[in-house]
Amino acid sequence: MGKPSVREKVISAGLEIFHIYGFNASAVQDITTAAGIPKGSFFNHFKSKELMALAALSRYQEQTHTEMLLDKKQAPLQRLRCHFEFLAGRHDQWEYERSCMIADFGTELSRSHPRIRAAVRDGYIIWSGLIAQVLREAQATREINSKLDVDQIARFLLNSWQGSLIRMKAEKSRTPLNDFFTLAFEFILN
Amino acid sequence: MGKPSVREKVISAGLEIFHIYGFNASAVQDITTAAGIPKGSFFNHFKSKELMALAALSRYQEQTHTEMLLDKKQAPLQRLRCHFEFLAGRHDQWEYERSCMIADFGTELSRSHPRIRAAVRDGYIIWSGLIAQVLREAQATREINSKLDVDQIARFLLNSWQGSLIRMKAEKSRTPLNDFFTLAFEFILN
Amino acid sequence: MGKPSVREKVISAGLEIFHIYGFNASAVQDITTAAGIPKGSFFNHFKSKELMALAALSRYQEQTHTEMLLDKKQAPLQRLRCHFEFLAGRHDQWEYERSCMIADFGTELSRSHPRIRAAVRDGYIIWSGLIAQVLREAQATREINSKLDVDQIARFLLNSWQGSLIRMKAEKSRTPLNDFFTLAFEFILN
Amino acid sequence: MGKPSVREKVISAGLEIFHIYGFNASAVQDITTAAGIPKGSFFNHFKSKELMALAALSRYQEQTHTEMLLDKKQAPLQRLRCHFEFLAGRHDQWEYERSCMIADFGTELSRSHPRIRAAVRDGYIIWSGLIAQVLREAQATREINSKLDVDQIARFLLNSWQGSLIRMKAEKSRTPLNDFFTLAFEFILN
DNA sequence: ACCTCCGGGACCTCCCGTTGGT
DNA sequence: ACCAACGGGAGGTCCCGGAGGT
Repeated sequence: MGKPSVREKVISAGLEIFHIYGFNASAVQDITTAAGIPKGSFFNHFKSKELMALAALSRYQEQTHTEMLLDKKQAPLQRLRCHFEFLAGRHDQWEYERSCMIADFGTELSRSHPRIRAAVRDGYIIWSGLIAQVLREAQATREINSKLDVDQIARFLLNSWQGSLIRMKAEKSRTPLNDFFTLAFEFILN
Repeated sequence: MGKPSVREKVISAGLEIFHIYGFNASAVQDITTAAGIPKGSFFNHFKSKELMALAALSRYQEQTHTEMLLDKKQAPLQRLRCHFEFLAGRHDQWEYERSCMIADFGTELSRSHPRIRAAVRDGYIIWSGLIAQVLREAQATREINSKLDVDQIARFLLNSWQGSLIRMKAEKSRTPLNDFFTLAFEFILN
Repeated sequence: MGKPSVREKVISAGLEIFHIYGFNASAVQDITTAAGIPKGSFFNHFKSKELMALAALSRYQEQTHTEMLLDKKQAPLQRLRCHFEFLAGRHDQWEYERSCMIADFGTELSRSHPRIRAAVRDGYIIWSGLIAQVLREAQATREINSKLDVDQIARFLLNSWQGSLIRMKAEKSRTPLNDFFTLAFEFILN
Repeated sequence: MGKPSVREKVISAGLEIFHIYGFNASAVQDITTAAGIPKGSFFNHFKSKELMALAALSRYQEQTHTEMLLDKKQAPLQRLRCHFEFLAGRHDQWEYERSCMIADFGTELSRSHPRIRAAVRDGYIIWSGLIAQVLREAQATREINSKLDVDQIARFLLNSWQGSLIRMKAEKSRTPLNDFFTLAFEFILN
């Protein structure tokens, strides 16, 4: 409780390492070294590297703070913008060297690790579901046109965001994020 | 010319293997086995796995047939649609198990392999440049509004496409592609 | 303590193998086979072949028993003679098939392995320093002329010894050793 | 004749490469690259790397210019001094980064390559034979004591020289050479 | 005579996961 | 629960030498 448990240290170091270098390029040893624990301890807490990656992915999703999408204190579209700006802020800090870990894992591991693929898919569904919900509320408040297919738009927005992050990482430049903010919001507002 | 050179076999097997499993998850031996050549021959033709990946990426880009974007025989927007439909057709064949190799490499290797990062970046620039060019022609023919910032839109379209492919791969479903066709083209037509 | 640790087995097998075949001609596998351990274990104990060679060199130096040079129970020059005769005895056992590992490593690795070069240099300095010390004591006891530059002579003696060992190895004959004993001691006694 | 034959280029490049890096650390490719010829040509001229090393060693010995030891125009001991000073001059140019290739090959290859061992042994015999001859002449001219065993002294001198070169290389310093000149000549002059 | 391409074996290094002792 | 030591199976790379066409 008080002391950061070994398990905790592994997850947070692993999250970082995986996010930066990817799953296959990261050795268990790299993670335990970063966590400051002996390598042997790793497998006391996680049956395998894959299961540990799942835990890290889960932690990553918590840190996405999607709950702010449902915060009724702000107008729906404002929430949406805040959400993406919150995320963009993290990428600023990371100096555009990391894309979204969900997409990273999806790209790298969909074929080989079914459980990770499932987690990625669920992540997509939940996340775009929340965005769709926000858009529905925006229809209710007439911020956007009520004829739109909000589920489809939510998926499209999220996909565009993810794609923008990958280009951002390759170019080490904020431009793709700016493109997203300019065009994605213009798009949903017609 | 006549005989499929070893080099050729390596590139085409490597392209396939890398595209399916990713760079780090593919062993040189997997590639040489698929190519039906002894492992030792690999390094007669490529100084390293990385350089071979660069060649495969290059080959992949050729197979994207972006030249069709400049084919004056069709109206600009029609060309754009054809282009993405051509690509979508390949993903149909691949049963939605592969995303775009440019984005794959960007995601997995941007941090660790500067030369690949550069190739990915160049790929993005060239590709979105071509799309921008098509859009410019579409402005000239009044297919789309002449006030739009075509460079920005081109980047955004491409990013959305890439993002859609990743989700497609994770879900093993065509839905993200359909979303893209519905919304992206609606978007540029206002 | 009780069980001969794997590390210990590696060092002693490696010392032997390196001494006989040289660094570059010895494969890690040769060493692990000789040590009777699986190859994978090698790198649990040594980060690299080079670092393991450094450990072996260190062990080799211990086995040179230079401490006998300082054993006050014998007259200085007697100590010197005993020291070289002790060494010569080992070469007899080795059937003149091995020269001095310090010189071997110096010859083969000075250019390519700075850390080994440094260890070799330090080995030379320490060893000839001890010899110089003995000579100084021999000056005090008037066994040898007090005007001599003992540091220089010590270096020269050691170099001659090393050179003799190399020729001995090439000829697989004790002659160079005998030459050394006859002439080197005659030399310091004038 | 006119054009430096391929064989010639290989020998001179190989001599250099072997001398610097040693036999096992030098790849055939390194040599052909340095020689500016395609690798395939190597084996047209030499059956194996070992045989080529033998040729290089032979060339090295020619460049030692031992014939100057027999040049009657100078007094015997003067010839000896000139000879070693000629050699020392080359080591100055090489910045003390190379020892004697004969000793190098003896150290590294005596155990594994019988033909090279034989060549090394012959080299030693011939060379010390020449030195003995000079010393004999020095006895005739009464430059040195006629009771000395010139064969033994010649071997000892050569061994000391070789040992000095190895230390010189490890220390990258001329000191061992200076030690040799001071003490070896003092020694033979009593 | 030349030289491109080829081949297969080995080399150093790494890595995931286990085991056994504390 | 912890963790040092271990294990064996690749992983990427290199390298000597040969085959076959020019």
